[in-house]
Amino acid sequence: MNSDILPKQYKHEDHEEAIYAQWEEAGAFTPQATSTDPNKEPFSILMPPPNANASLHAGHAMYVIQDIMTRFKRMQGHPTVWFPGTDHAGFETQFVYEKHLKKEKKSRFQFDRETLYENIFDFVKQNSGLIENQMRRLGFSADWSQKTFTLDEHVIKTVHETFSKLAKDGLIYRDNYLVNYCPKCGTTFADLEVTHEDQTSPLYYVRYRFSDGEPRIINGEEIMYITVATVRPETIFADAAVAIHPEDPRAKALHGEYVLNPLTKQPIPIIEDEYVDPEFGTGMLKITPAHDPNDFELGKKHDLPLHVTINTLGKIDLEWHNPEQEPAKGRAEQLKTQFHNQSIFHARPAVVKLLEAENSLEKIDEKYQNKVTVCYKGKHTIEPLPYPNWFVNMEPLAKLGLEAVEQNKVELIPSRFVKQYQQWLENIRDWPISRQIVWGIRMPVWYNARENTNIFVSFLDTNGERHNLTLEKAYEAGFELVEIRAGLQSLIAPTETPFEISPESPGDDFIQETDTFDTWFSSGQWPLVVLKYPDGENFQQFYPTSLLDTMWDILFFWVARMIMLGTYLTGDVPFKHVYLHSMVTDSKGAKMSKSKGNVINPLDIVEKYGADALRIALVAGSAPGNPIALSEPKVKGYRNFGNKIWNIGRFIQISESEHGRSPAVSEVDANEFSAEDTKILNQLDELVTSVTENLEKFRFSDAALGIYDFLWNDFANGYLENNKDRTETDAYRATVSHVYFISLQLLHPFMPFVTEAVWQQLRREDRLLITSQWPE
RNA sequence: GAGUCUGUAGCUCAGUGGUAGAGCGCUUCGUUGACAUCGAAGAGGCCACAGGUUCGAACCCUGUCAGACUCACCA
Repeated sequence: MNSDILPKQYKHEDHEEAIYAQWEEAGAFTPQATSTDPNKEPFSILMPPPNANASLHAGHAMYVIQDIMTRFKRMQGHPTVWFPGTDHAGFETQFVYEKHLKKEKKSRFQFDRETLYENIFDFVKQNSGLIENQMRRLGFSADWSQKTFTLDEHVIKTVHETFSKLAKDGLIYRDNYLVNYCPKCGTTFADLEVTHEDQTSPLYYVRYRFSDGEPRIINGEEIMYITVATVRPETIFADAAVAIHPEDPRAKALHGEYVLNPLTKQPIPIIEDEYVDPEFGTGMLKITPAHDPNDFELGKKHDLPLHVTINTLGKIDLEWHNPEQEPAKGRAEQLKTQFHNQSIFHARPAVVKLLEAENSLEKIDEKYQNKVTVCYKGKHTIEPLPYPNWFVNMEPLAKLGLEAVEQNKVELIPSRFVKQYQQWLENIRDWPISRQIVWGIRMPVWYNARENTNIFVSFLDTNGERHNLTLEKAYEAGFELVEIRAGLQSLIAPTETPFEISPESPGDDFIQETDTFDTWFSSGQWPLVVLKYPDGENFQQFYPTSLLDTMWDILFFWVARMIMLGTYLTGDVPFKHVYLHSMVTDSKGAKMSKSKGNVINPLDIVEKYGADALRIALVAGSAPGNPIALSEPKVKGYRNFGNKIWNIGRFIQISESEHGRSPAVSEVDANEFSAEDTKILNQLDELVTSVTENLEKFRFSDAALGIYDFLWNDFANGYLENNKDRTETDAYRATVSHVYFISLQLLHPFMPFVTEAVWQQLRREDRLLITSQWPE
């Protein structure tokens, strides 16, 4: 069919697109492509779903691991599928969308939640499909006819059912627990989503005077006050006590005493607790249960009141709801005028100024080193504050997760991650699964809006005006429930509010929770939603899946949760092996980041050197769990390798054009083979064995380098060069042809395009290389 | 504070107790027919350091130094 001799160079841009189209037309990516033997074990991989509105980055290029395994298993004749999909990426996407809104001088508060949701959906749709096409360019043989998006109807249904089951099993609870709240992002974060950053902050030494104004004698000295060190003087409004270590020599003299809160001038008790480090600061610790996680625990233990004085907007809130806690009349007015509704960033210097003016500030240590908690996304300072949130009790789930790995039902590769995994699960805290954003799966929870009028709502009325108030006040102001629901932005129901779990409204008087599920709650069910648990055919055939490949940074976020939720729901682990692939770095081993300006776009590399070169460059010389440096010289080297493959083909083609088609090895008398023929054929057999074994054991680098070394050194530079005087013998021609075509098959998972291109140019059979039978 | 990983050629890194490896780079030579995106030859290593186990250690154990990471976190 092709009598022309191949050009001297392999030009990837002339082949890749056409070959990919050929594969798709042939249905090569479906599980029916090669499965002639129904007894062969199904093989499946779930693609970690990229963000639906994302563009391909170097990390996605590492999914080549998945494509290699998929192609390998497909050629071995297993019913094979690589399931693709995309994630709505709740907070991430809303964050991007809000930046987009900001450019248009708009804010999310101008929209009711339904409209905002629709707008984000449209925004995401504009970019959807982009990453899929980019993955095609890398040659990924995923079954695109079976895509899942985490907001598909059946996904939402499954997520609802999982939540409902967890609730039935008593694993869901609401709590006013102190959460990591980011006032800038407007939502709660899980512990995993915040980090601690070093910083130098002033440490303020603040005087708390005795409530009766009388001096006390401590260690023979008359004192009028005690001194407490703090980096957050603006939280003094919410102080509920001062604590001292019980063994502290001063403790006895201070037992049962009260001091005045230096801001509110209200008396607060001095309590004793071993939590306090007598060596630190002044040995006295102010207790602010509403705004510090440790103090929250101490507050519970000592039954201290919870004063919330920082609100969800990051502003000082000096409405005292409990009259008993309200400061003296004049003082309350003064503080309100000065601080109410002030941003906490401005409040701090203002509070310091007031303390100074009232002689309550002893000194400032300007060089104090501490750590501040920030959100992972914008690095905004996190405000710990009480906020009604939904939690999953992780204890029973963590147990399932630990068992799965400890009993080797799930193998982590490399195994050193087992320790990290265990450490995390053994110390796990309950999982807050609710987020105060609209872009996500809304919780199927309903409150009776007639009976629970203390629910706080934010909504736009029919004129587009925004209201923040309780339902009770809203009804009083003449708003109908219908109008509130239509314009609803968010609601906060007190933790004790009764609720019903249902996908649909239980009645006219009900209002739905506005919180959405944490993205990881839905993606944590990825194996179930992709395979359509519990009744889907794919679930029956492919669960548990064979391999999960992802980067180690989401081992806790995603992998652990899939193992836990999968096992919890089905009784079986969702996958048998977890391969934690390399992080792709720049050529110097530095993490790629926009701010460093060292980001390499994999598509630029594909453009320049071809997908094959990029693919094998990412795999050869890399080890799981270790970084892999992506350098242009390396890719160029493998581009040259592709050209070498091409030219071996060209060499065979030229030879065949002179001497006719090469015979098969079986067609040649065994006696005609020279020692060198036999040697290279034996080496090939060994290569087949070692590549197969390496792939079975996920040793991708060894497999790739083995083929590379054999083809270039043993075969091309050795055998072919040394036997150029025998080009007319059948034994030689049969050997060359045999070695070459088997090698192409071995190399195909790594470099699918060039191998398929020469395979089709030289073979006189219709079968595509992608669906040819793996050599044994 | 607890834990993990890494340290091998100039660079980037594989390495599975048995003679130290690859790619790139470097030096010298070679273009008439598969390929210059090529070929031939070569230089370059106390495998971080110090002990130990072993017939034998880059590999296993202990410690030290250096770098990276994970988790937790005290005002």
